[in-house]
Amino acid sequence: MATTASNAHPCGQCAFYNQSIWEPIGASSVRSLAHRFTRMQLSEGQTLWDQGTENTGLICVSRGLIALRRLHADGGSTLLRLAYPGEVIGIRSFLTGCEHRTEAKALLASRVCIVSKNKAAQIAQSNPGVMSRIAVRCVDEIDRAQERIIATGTMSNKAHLAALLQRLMDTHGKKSGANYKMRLPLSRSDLADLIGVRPETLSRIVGRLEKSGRFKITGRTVVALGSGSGGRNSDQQSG
Amino acid sequence: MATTASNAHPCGQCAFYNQSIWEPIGASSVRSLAHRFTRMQLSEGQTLWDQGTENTGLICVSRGLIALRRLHADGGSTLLRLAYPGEVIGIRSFLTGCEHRTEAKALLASRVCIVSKNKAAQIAQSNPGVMSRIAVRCVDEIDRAQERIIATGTMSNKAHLAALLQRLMDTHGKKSGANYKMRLPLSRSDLADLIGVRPETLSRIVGRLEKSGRFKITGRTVVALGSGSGGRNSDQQSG
DNA sequence: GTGTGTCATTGACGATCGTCAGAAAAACCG
DNA sequence: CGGTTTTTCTGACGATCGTCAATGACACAC
Repeated sequence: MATTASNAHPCGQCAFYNQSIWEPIGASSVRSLAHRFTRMQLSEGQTLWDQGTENTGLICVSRGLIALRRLHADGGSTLLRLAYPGEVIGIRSFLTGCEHRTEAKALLASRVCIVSKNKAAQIAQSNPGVMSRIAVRCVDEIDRAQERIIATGTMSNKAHLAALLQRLMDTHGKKSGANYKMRLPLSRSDLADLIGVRPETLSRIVGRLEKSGRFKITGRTVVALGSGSGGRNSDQQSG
Repeated sequence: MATTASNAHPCGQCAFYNQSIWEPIGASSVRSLAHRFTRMQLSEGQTLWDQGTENTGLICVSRGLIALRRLHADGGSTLLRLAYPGEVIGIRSFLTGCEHRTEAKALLASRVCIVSKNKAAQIAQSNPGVMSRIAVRCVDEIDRAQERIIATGTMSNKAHLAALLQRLMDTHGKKSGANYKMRLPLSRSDLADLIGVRPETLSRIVGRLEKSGRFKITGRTVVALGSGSGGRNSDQQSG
């Protein structure tokens, strides 16, 4: 599949090559792209960028999980997005030229691939295919945000939490006998953020959810009890 | 300012020309763009497109106000966006090629300018400047959605409603003595949607808000009482 | 082991919300 | 104008939430 020749596409070895925003670049750009292509390892909890700093380029998550949080003046914060491998972050500040409006932190040990701002701009502004893929990534984020808005207004908090845990389980869960099991990559506070309630309330919702029988939650360990099919979904609608 | 020559930019007469996504097109494309450029009048309540239908092109709101709603399987709906003059709608389905995931309806008598799907695609795919502007419009929508998510989780519903009314007043309000006055373009049900509560609850929040003294609300008439400065903002944070 | 700090849970209480049902007001139509 | 429909408001009640405060669980350093 992937070659290691010096003129090979730097994303060629990436599992997400087909969806890469850089996939459409012409052969002439490959070498220069490869030249400004940086990989970076992040340990759990490490900050990728701080809110208010300048954009340094377009960043593709290669491994792990990145959290984008908006910090408020009153000291609080809101978890706005979880970026999984294959997703591109920093598009907002890249396209607008403004500072980062979020903070980016690794929730798990992660690896990211960075294309410097200038090089990315040079390529994107001369290649509509690349720019188009960037725009599609924006649309993906619009979809995520709108689904979240709809979920908040439509579902009960308990159902919303169940849907969230199921989505996380689909991504992070491992089969464990008849059940699925995962280690939550999120603190209670982050979970509360995603549902839109206070941490104390989340704790109570967790309790209620456990009593309904679909999940067993102890600390950061969550088990989805497979009653019949294996716990795909039952009372939520997600995208 | 604007010329009526046949090779003039069709958006040249538009008040939003400078921000138009078509502004970067080269002279060669101007004529063909003008050729597929359609204006359309919408009366209050008229539907621009239905959820689930095919995208017909990129649509710029020229006058009035368009509401984008997501209709749910259970018969309910969620008001996702208010599109004001200068804004472009239909980007999502245009870029992805999927069906419309929302319904578009005029809340006020409106006028929209439509560039057909094929022509828009032809131009955007050969002009990174145009594609870049489309992407920036997507970023704008991401910002709006995220601000809404943050507002929902951060403010009380009463403060949220106050912020919403103030934003609407900034756009629709007319000076009336020492106060500002407007006719709400939204039903109570739509207001409730935007805040994330049921209509009955909204009615009570309106009552509480009136008692706090900043607004006087009767039917669809809202008056912002200018105590001192003229009622710009006082207890909310918006984008 | 003990102390320390962070994170998570629990309890209590008042405020707010969702729901159901009915009344009132407004808009619509002939 | 009267009759009809739609929208909005009000009341009552149980469920849920936010807040404050205290407790419990856990990791880590010494």
